[in-house]
Amino acid sequence: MLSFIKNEVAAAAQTLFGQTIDANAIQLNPTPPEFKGDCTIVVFPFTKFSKLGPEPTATAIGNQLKLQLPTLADFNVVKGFLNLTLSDEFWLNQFQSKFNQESVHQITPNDKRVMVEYSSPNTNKPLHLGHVRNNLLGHAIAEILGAAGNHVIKANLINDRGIHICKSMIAWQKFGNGETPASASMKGDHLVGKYYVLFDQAYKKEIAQLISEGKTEDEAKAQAPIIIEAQNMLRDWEDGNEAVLTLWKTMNEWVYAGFNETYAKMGVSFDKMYYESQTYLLGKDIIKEGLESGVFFQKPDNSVWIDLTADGLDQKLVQRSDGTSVYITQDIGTAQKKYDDFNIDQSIYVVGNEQDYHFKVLQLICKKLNKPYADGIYHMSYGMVELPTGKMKSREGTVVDADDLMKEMIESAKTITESAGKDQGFSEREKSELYNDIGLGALKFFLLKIDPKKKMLFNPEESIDFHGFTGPFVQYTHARIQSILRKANDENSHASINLSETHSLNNEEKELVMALLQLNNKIKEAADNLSPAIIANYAYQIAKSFNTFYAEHSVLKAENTQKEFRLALATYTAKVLKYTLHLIGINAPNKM
RNA sequence: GGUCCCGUAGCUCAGUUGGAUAGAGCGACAGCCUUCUAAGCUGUAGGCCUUUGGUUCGAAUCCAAACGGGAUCACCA
Repeated sequence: MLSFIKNEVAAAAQTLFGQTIDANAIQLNPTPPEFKGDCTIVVFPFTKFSKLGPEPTATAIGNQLKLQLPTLADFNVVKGFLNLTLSDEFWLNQFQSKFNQESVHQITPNDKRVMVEYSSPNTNKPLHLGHVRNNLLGHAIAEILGAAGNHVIKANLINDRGIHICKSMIAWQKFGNGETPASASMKGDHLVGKYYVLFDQAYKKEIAQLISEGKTEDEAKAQAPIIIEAQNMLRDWEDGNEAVLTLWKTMNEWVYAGFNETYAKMGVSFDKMYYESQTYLLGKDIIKEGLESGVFFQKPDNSVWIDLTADGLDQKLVQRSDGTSVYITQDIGTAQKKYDDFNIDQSIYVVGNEQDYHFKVLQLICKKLNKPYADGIYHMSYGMVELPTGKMKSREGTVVDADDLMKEMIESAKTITESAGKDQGFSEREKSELYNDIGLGALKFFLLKIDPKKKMLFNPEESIDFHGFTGPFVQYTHARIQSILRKANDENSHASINLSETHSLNNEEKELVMALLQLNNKIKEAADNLSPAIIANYAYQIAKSFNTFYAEHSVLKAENTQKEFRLALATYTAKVLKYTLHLIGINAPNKM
C-alpha cells in the first residue's frame, strides 16, 4: 500500500546521488509509536554512495521527497532513520477508496490448483485435541489460500484399513456381544475406540502372561494370540474374505457417522474423500513399476525396499514380505491419484511434525520415480498439542476428546453469558447458536493464534479464556460495533457516507485506519506462510485498535462529517473483523 | 548414536524475515460504567531474548559451538 514511497525514494536517490537502486530493496518500516511519523526509511544502506553521514543523507532524501510528494506532510530524522508523516487527507482517501469497494477483500484468481489434505483420521478411534488442531488448521489454510486467489480442493484421506482397524474388530468380536452405537447409546467413533482400548488391554495381559512363562518381551509381543488373530484378519481382509469385509464395513460406517457429527460441529468440510482401501492397490502397482525400473529392490524374503542412504536417509520398506502394503505404500498411490483426479500444481499435506521423516521419504520416492507431481508435494508440518504430562496417547487414554472439549467450551460460553446477564432478548434457538459461536470461537482462536509450526501446550486444568487475546474478544468487538450501527439507523442518520470534506484524524482513528489498510498484505503473508496465526493476530490487533478508539471517542455523539467518517470507520472495521474471523472458521455474532 | 525442530516476563505466546528504548494476553496491584455493550479501557510491577564466540554501521533474528527440551530413524499408522 505504501510501496509507492519506495519508488519515490529510489527516484530521490537517483536525483541526489546519481545512484540507481532497486526500489524493492529499500527498507520501509512502520514507525515505532514512540517516534513521530507513519513510516520509516532506513537510510544506512544509502550512506555507501551518498558519501555523507546517516543524518545528512536522511535529511537530504527527506527534503527531496518533500518536493516530489505532495502527500508527504512532514518528516524528521533520528540517526539513520527517516520518519515520514503522510497527510490526513492521504489516509482518508486511501480509506475511502477501500470503503467504497463492494467487499473488504477482492480475490484476484491465479491459475494455481492446490489440494489441501487434512484431518486424515484412522477409523479405529474418535478424534482428540490433536485432530482438532489439524482440522482447524487445514480448514483455515484452505480458506486463506482461496482468498489469495488459488483454486483450492479440500481433501480428506481416511485411513480405513490396516492392522489398527483389525484390532478394534477383533476386540469387538471377542468382547462386544453384538453391541452397536444404538444399543450402547454412544457415538459410533467412540464405540469403536472403546474396543481399540480393550484390544490393547487384552494384548498387554497376554504379553505379561507370556513373559511370566519365560519368553522375552519381543517374543511375547510377536506371539501373543490376539495379535496373531489381528494379523490374520488383515490378511483375510486383503484376500477379500466376505465375513471380515462385512464387519469392517459395518464398523467403519459407525465411525463415519460419528466423525461427520464432529466435523459438522467444528464447521469443517471436504470436497473430496479418499479412502486408503481404494488407493493402496494403486500404490502396489507403482511399487511393481518401480521394481522393474530399478528404483526399488527386493530382498530374499520378498519384501520390497528403497535405498535412500545416498540421500542421507536409511533403507525404507515399501512392501512387506507377505505382500501386504505399509503406510507409505498407500501414500505413494494416493499421491498419484490426487494428481490424476485434479491435475493439481501443489499438494499440501496438513500432518503433524512427527511425520517429517515420512514425508521426506515420500517426496524423495516420487522424485526417483520421476513423477511430475513430486515437486508439488509439500508437508505442512505443524507442532503437536501437548499436555502438561506430555504427549497425548490414545491407547493409554491420556487424550482430550474432541467432542467433550467442544461441549465444555459451549457450556462455558453459556455460563459466562448468563452470569453477565447478556442472554436477554434471544430465543432459545438463538441462544444455542450464540453459545456455539462463542464457545467454539474461543477454542478455535486458542488453537489458531499460535504459529502452526510450533508445538503448543494445553493445560486441561486451566480453562480456555474468554477475555484478552481470544476469539470472544474479537467477536465482542464486532458485536459492539453492530450495536452502534443499529442505533445509528434508529436515529435515521445518513445511510450514504460522504468523506469528500477533509478533516483531521486523531491518533486513534489514524492508527485504526492504518491497521485496516493492511488486510491484503496480511492475507498474502498468511497464504505465503500457510499460517492462520497471522490472520488471528491481525484480527486481534484490529479489535484492540478499535476498542482503544472506542473508549476515547464517541461515534454517535460526533457531529457532521466526523460522525459520518466514524460510522464508516466502524462499519468497515466490523466487516474486516467478520472477514478475518471467517478465514479462520469463526462466526461473528451481531449481538453478544 | 544419526537426522530434524525448539529455547523471549511467573505462565501462554507475538516480534513486520537484520533496524531505534524487545511487545501482547493471563496472573498480581491501582484506577475507569447517569455517556455508542465493562467479554471493554487506562496505568504500575515483571527481561542478561539459555550461554559463549563470530559475521556488520546495527543481532532476539544470520553462522558456529556448548547446555537444556522435544520429535524421528518399525515388516505400526
